[in-house]
Amino acid sequence: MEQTAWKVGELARRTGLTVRTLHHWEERGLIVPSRRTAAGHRLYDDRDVRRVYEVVALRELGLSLEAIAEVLAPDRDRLEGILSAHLTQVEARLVALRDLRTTLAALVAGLRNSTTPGPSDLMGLIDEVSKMTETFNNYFTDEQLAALEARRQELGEDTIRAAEREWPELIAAVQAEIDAGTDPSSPRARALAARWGELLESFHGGDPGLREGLYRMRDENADEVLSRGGPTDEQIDYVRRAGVTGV
Amino acid sequence: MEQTAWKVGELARRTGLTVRTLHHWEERGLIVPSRRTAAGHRLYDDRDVRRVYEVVALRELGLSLEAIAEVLAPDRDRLEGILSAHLTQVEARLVALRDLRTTLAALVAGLRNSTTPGPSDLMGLIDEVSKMTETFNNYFTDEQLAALEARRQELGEDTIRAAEREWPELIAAVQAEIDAGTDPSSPRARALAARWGELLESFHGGDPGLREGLYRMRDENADEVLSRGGPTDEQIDYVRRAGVTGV
DNA sequence: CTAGGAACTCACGTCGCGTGAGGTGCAAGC
DNA sequence: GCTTGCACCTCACGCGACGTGAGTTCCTAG
Repeated sequence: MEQTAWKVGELARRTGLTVRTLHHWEERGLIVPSRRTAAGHRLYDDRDVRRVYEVVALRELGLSLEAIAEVLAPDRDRLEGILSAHLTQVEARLVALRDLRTTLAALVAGLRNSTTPGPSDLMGLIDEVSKMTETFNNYFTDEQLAALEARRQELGEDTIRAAEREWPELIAAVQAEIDAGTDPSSPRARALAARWGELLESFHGGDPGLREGLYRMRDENADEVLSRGGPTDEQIDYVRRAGVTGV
Repeated sequence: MEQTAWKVGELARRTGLTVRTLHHWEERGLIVPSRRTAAGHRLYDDRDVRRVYEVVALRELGLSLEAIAEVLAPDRDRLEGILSAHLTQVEARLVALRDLRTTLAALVAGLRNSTTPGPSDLMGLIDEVSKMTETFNNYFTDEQLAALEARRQELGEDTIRAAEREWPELIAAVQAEIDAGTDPSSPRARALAARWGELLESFHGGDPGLREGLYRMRDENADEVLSRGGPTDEQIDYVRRAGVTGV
């Protein structure tokens, strides 16, 4: 009449855990089997099994074993407090990780198509990129950054990288027309200006706030932008005269 | 003529690290001071100091000491590879953490204004919430979820929580009017419908995609929604007849 | 010559287990 | 009864990046 007793191996298989994990949880006082055989083999009854599943669920929420022990203690009222404390901590980590991702992505991109050949002074590069992303963040609200995030996800990494690779070419082409004295209203100049506008559009997606922030950033950090291979005032002016829409 | 030699304590103060950390980095082969005094005290010269700053910078990127050692090795070409590998890993963690945050937030919200009084079966609650957020994710594209994210950040947590608390009241009020036989075109009914529309609007922000996804989700999971305190078909119909804009 | 601050070298603790090592329990086949 | 083989048992070390003593020696100022 009682099938309700499992040994560790069975329990481990049924729960997808390892025997060692169950031992460890017992050491920490989380799951202590209610009985043992004469030989000392652990016997788990169905209450124990339920508890195991609870621990699994809580562990998937990222709680520490200590916190889980606290939650599973007889006074379950602590659940909400612990969870919301954990949530705040997770959110902090999330923010930090997001910033880190941005910095790393900029660094990798900077290394990949770096104008400077070899980063012999890697500290300088890192500093530079960090400062740049910091500056960048200053020109957009959190909301706009989230929108940018969404756009990036939508476009896909490859598209973005392709655009980043295209900019230097486009800038060089514009400079070539300037040097050649081509009239800004010529078809060639207009084509370049059109492409220029498209690339910008692929960044801000038509959002006026983003577009304006981008312009402000360029205007107020012209030197920085220039040293990173950005366009000169002359180039921008040329494109503006060649283009139709505001650039 | 040479001030260019620091002992650990000085270096630690100047870099904001601890002495123990510098010792540890030495054990791992990262920063081995180029000289020692006769008594065995470490002496760091300026090349060592530069290296320390490099390690600091790389550590801030979240690299392991092992990876840093690899990056700092004579062949610096590995930098890009290591960083981009790290980036992929960071991105994976970011995705996981985002999901976790969503689940946790839903759980905490569910506990805070839970219709069910005490979660005696916390596993059931967790399962339920996990399943719900999973379902939720099925009705929106990644892009839409990012947009939702942006909106939430914009509104602020308090506003959202207030809205969540308001829904049950509003639904109850609507039901009261139905029970009382109030005409849907009456001012009272219209006022409720207007508020209803506002709360919905605060969710989807006017985005047609979000609005449509929300409706689809409700239609296809009516039972689920109902059991979580959502509105009945009758209530929705009443509000639709009372309101002017599509609800 | 002494005080005390700074330096030194072990070495254990953290967190959640993985991974042996070395020994016992138990059912089946000989 | 004896072996085989598997499941179980209890230590105990290892990971990563240090924190935190503990016990000892060096150095400088009074």
